[in-house]
Amino acid sequence: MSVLLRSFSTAAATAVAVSTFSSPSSSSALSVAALLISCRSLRSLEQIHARIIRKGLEQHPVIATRFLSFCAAFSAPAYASSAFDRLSAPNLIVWNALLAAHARHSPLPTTVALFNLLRRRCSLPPDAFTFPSLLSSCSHSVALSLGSSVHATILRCGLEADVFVRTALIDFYGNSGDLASARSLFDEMPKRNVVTWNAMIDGYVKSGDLVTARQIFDKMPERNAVSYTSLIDGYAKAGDLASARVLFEQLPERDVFSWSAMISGYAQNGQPGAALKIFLEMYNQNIKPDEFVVVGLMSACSQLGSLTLAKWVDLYVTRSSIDLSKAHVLAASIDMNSKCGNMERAASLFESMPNKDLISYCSLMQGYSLHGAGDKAMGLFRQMLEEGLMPDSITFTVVLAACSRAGLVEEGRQCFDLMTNEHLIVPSPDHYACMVDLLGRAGRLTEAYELIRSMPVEPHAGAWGALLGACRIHGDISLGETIARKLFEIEPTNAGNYVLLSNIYAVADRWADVSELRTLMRGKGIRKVPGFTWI
DNA sequence: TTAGGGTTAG
Repeated sequence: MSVLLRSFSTAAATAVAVSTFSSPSSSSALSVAALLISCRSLRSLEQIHARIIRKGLEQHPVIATRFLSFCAAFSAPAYASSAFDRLSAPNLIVWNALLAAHARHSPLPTTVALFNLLRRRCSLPPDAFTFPSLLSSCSHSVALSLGSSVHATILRCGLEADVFVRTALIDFYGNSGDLASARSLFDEMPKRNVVTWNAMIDGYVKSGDLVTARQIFDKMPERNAVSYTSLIDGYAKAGDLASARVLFEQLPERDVFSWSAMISGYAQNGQPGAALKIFLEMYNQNIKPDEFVVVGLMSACSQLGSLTLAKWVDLYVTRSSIDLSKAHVLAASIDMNSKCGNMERAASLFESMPNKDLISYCSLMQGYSLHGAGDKAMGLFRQMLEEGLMPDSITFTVVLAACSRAGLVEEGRQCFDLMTNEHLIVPSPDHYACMVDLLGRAGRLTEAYELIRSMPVEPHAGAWGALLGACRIHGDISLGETIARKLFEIEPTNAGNYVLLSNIYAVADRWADVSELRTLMRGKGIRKVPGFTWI
């Protein structure tokens, strides 16, 4: 009885608050509502907010709701909350709008706390509009047990049949790897919309089951750009650029997501030229790039190593509306400028970072190392350690390579010790190859040979190749012959090894051996590949 | 029974 009375009085209070809200004039409410629809930036939303307050429309439920959904659109959940807190009697619709703003932009615990507050404070129970945003937040955070309990609540509320709720559930289970649950929810749906199908496709793509994802795609009654892009992305990430390309060509209306899926797909699979071609096609169609397109483009450019192209990309990005200060854009830009030899630009971008991370340090160190400034690379490495960053295996590969290129034998040794003894990183074949190269270049051929023979892991051709190169520099014919024989076994068709040994013989005036080696190469059908460079 | 709120892709 008392519960009934309490809920009645809350509901009554809400009803009174809403019904007694008398807008100063309905025409001013309408004009503000129209203003909101045309709002394009957070700045103009703030101006409209000021007008809402001036006209006494702050408590208007419809205006408030629309205002909150624009806060969501401009990623301003705190702004949404501050406006919501001033509402005297928010109804369920307004609560739902606030929850949506937080679900999209706040951490999951904030969203969950808000949902609990809604249940306590709102006179009405949550409805089919409440759960999709809550579930979407669980899905993005991969909060498995929480999402399952939300599912239980949905069942208790009798809302599982709603298409939006069910689609959000399919997305949640699909994204959490529970494809069986997602699929049974999908199969038992009387009505689906295109988003439902897309959520199912994406679940299979994320789980790596491209065959089933494709079956769902083929069965869809109608597709949109999202349907294509999910699958294109899946194919591209799996390295199947041919299938990705076919779908991309079939896509009737490409949006920036689909362009970026192709560009970064090619870039990540070591096809920078193809990535660049797709980008140019996009550029010629006057499509505005976003940060993902630009990161893909920069990655392609750094693989090509062209300074001219890097300068063009840099200018292009500066002139676009892309936020260069975003971490992944900045990292890609530092990497591109480093690899293409624009060290001044790379360094100034690096300096502009408030929180420098491992990746950016490594990019810049690698740049200095590649362009003959090993000492600068080592200075950066020391600075990195002083800042308290923990170097990982890749960092040491970069550092050891820098030492070896610059002939910093002692520093290299110290770094190798630091890596193994203090950071307890097990040296990889790459690390060993760097050390062999370092010792070999310094003329310590025996030490290098001992190191390669004492390796607990199988040395790769790179390590042997580095040593063979060192034998050529220091004219060690007998060790050179031993190493070369080893290399002829590992990579019998690599012309470079034959050429190196032939050079060793030539320097020692052993022309008979040179000629014998050439005969051997001809016999095996090996031809020297002409010099090749992208630059 | 005005209006206003929800799901999918890096």
